[in-house]
Amino acid sequence: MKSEDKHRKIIQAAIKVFARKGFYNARVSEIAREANVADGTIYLYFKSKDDILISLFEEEMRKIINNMKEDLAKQKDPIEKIRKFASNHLSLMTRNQDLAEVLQVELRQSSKFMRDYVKDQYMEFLNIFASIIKEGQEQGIFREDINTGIAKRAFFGALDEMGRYWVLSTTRKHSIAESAKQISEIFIQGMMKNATKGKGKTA
Amino acid sequence: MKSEDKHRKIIQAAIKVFARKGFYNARVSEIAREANVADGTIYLYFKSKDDILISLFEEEMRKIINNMKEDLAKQKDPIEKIRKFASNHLSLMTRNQDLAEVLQVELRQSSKFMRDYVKDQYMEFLNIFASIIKEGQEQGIFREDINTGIAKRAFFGALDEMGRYWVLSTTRKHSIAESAKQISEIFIQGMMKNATKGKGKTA
Amino acid sequence: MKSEDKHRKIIQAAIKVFARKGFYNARVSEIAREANVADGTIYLYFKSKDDILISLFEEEMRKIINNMKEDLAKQKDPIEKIRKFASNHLSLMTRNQDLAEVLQVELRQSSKFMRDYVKDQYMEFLNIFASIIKEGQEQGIFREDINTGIAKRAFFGALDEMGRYWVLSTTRKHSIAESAKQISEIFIQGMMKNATKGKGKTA
Amino acid sequence: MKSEDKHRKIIQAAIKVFARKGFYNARVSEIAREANVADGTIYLYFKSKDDILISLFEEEMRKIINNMKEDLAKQKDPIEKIRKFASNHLSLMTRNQDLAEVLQVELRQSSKFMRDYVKDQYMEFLNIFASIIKEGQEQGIFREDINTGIAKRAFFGALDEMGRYWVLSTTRKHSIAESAKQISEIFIQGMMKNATKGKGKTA
DNA sequence: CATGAATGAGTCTTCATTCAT
DNA sequence: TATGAATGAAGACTCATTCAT
Repeated sequence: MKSEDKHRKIIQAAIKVFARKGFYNARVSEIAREANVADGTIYLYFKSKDDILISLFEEEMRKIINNMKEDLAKQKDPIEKIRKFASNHLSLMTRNQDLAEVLQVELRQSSKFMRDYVKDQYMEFLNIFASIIKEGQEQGIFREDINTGIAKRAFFGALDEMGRYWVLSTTRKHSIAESAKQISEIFIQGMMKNATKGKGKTA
Repeated sequence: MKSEDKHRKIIQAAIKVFARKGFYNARVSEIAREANVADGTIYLYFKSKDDILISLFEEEMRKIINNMKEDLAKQKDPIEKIRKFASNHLSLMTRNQDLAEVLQVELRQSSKFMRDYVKDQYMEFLNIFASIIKEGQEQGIFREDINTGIAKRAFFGALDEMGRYWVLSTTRKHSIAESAKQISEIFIQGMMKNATKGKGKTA
Repeated sequence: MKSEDKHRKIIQAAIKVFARKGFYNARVSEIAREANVADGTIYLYFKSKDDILISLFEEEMRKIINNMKEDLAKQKDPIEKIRKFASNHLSLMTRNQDLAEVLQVELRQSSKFMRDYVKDQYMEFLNIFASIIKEGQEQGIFREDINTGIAKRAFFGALDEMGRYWVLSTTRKHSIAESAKQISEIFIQGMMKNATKGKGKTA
Repeated sequence: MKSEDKHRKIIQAAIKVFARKGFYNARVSEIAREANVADGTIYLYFKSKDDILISLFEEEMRKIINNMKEDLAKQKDPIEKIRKFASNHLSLMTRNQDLAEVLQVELRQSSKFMRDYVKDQYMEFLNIFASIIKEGQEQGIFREDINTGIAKRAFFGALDEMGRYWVLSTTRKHSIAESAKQISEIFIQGMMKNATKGKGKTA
């Protein structure tokens, strides 16, 4: 329990520092200071600086995935699910900007090195969206020729780029809600079989 | 001229090494070796390691932008332009994977630090797509409520994520051409006013 | 008594660990684990890691010296005493290899630092041999020109080097008994006045 | 040539510092300062701190062995060779005390770790003495039952212990020359077939 | 212009020691 | 007494950058 706390405290500190400086420019001693522990204490909980980043990814991605799955379970309509997916994912940026920045920036950065560690969860996350499309296809809502392997990446990339803009932007012209709506409506209409605009509440 | 050559040789070497190791794990001495120059020579052409990356971005992005603009100038139809945009951008990955990897991975990585240097060209690139949408809106093809600021990022993000997958993937299930087609059709149909599927040659 | 036990337990553990890793590469925590006590407990019995080594030397050397003196007290003949000295000292290696290794290797290593702490007992040990020579000189057996200060070190060094070989060697071509015999016979004959080979049982 | 110089300069500095502090307490930065080079320069010439010690051993032992072989080549008589061996080896201590201390103290210290690196030359050195004995046995001077494997170690150990005393002692009661003489005469007489004292010049 | 040997600031990590429980 | 989590000082090593040639 106490030990769990310190583990979390260090992860939280790391998120802050990585977001502020980036992984390579972050100093272990700075994470320690931010976590209010001694430098050496870090190494009681993590094998190395790399290990902090990896653990951070695994743990936070797990939460994000679980949170998304829970959130979507409440919706039945694939179209509503897509809307929910977009707003959920983008609102994460609002709620936890530091984490968003780390996931956005650092996840990409060490791709080759890190992808081994987060690939599974990254895929699991993408496949949530793939399932929605498949569902929509089975229900005759979405076109059969939509390739889920491509569409899931396109949708995630669209949201991600928008999130990146939002996190890094200082002006923030577009609200998160509006962004989520625009992107989901483009994809919904873009994938639909008949050319009716996305049904249900459009806002 | 001779001087120009060496500048290029170093940039080319840096693209290779950054792609292979990532910016932070790349050694200046390794770039020098790859470029067949002495370590010190690098500093006759660039102020610092950072400066190599910045110059690399500016020069290569300039080429990409010009190439894209030229390519699109041949098309009149906004819908065809979108298709062209997607295939042009994605085929870049095929033609120059190392550069793609650097732009994909490293551009993101140092976002805050780098954004100052590449923001303008990044925006210029995005705005090419924004102009296409606007054109389409003016021609009554695309919905008026499409926010070009959001849509341009969504489209770019979708292509980029797909490109990242393609660059980093070892299996590459989805062909570049198919990916470009799927993504552009989703966006075209997703943004269209009336519900006709994208006209013109769909495949 | 209980306290005495723990002191010993730690010394014994230290002997094992120092033998295995060497003083500098031994970890206090490893000694603690080997002794089945907590890290902090070590510091209830010893001032520092150095202090463990010093205490170890003092206590074990005391035992060795007393044991040697006792053993030699049974012999009257200086020549027999030399033989006994050699076999006693070398057989120590067989009986307690870990201790032998620590004394052999670590004693030397920290010479300057340690000499202050073990010098007295080291000298006492050497002087046991010096006394034997003196005895032999007084009995007219050994040459008068033998310098006991030199001879005692030469004899000790000869045994020690042989012991080191035996402890570190994996093949061990020469038996401890044969080594003791060869060395003592060389010294006996080498120091004798008249040229009779060492009298008494030569084997 | 220039590079050779710096290599030597660092080795010489290391000998001084290792002698003064011992290997583990020596700081790489101190070696650098002693050698008048920057810390990083050390690593242009040696892979690691360990590598400095290993290189030092290999190079200096090579010199010692060659010097000894040369020196002995001038002598024909095995008995004179033993006298020469002793005086040569011990006078090394006088001439290069720092080196002697490093070889004496540090060679022993990291025995298991280091023996792999110096074993061959250590054996080569020991075998010089073994050859002398064998020669003497062939000439009928030394007893046949002298085991050269044991005697070479005994002789080396005797000299070494005496050398250690001389290097570490502050009072130095026994002169190097006298020590060499005493030890060689004990071994010569101790190994001789007939019991005549060492013939030839006893001094 | 070109070289590449030299520099030395900078950081992760280890581990003897402490101390609250 | 005993514990073992926490401490933080210390050091080997790296590598971007410089500069004498």
